[in-house]
Amino acid sequence: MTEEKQLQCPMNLLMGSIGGKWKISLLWALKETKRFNELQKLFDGITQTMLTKQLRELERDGFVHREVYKQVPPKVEYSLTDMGTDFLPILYNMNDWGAKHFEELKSKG
Amino acid sequence: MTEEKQLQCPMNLLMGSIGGKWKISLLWALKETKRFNELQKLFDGITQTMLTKQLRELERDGFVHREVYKQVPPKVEYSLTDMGTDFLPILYNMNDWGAKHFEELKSKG
DNA sequence: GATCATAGTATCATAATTGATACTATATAC
DNA sequence: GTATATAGTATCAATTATGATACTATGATC
Repeated sequence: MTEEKQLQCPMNLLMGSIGGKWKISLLWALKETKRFNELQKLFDGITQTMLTKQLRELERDGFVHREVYKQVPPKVEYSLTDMGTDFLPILYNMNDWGAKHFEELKSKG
Repeated sequence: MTEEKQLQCPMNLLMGSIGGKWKISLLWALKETKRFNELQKLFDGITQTMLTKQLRELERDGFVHREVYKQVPPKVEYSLTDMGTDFLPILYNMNDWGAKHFEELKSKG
């Protein structure tokens, strides 16, 4: 769609921020603050490169806060910003929805 | 993530179905039944090929119903299935959320 | 001074998505 | 009999997204 249409539609704007392959699942995982390491273990199909990229994008888009501790070895914690936290209820709804239609989804996809 | 982890998590299962670039916006557009043609005009950055593909996947995954009318020129209508309709409230929430955070989203992304 | 742990970055390769273009089918209107 | 409209399909190219692998930095520990 055109730049203009995209800007005018809240849904498309939102999708521009959280439309990536891992984004929604990442936000979901970050309902509790997590270290880079923990996320990597949780998403064991994601590479470091991808994880870093997705997290940085979510940070840039204002959903995720990145807290670097001056330690060695490094410690970096990821958590939801206010805006990200405000999105949580929708994620809960989605999770509930997924649970409700679990069998149906499994049989098709 | 592994096949198993994916299957066990409702969120990831759901994302597998509606995680594509256009899927959520398409479902949103289909809150009212639409013809192929109308969708194409609405998403004026999508090619026929892509639109067909995404619609077929949504159909396969049980979100969208495809009704073919035996006419010439052809007429095909797309609408939400019961499952798709059940997902609508979440889409409304997302749209509201997007409207609420419109400026914030625009300034970042 | 070698090793470990963490959170990366850099580079290149591969896979997936998207796009461009041309083509098909056919009842109806001209 | 030619053009038109709709909803596609087929084929190939270009662009993005994703992945694999190797590498970096450094204080603490052995």
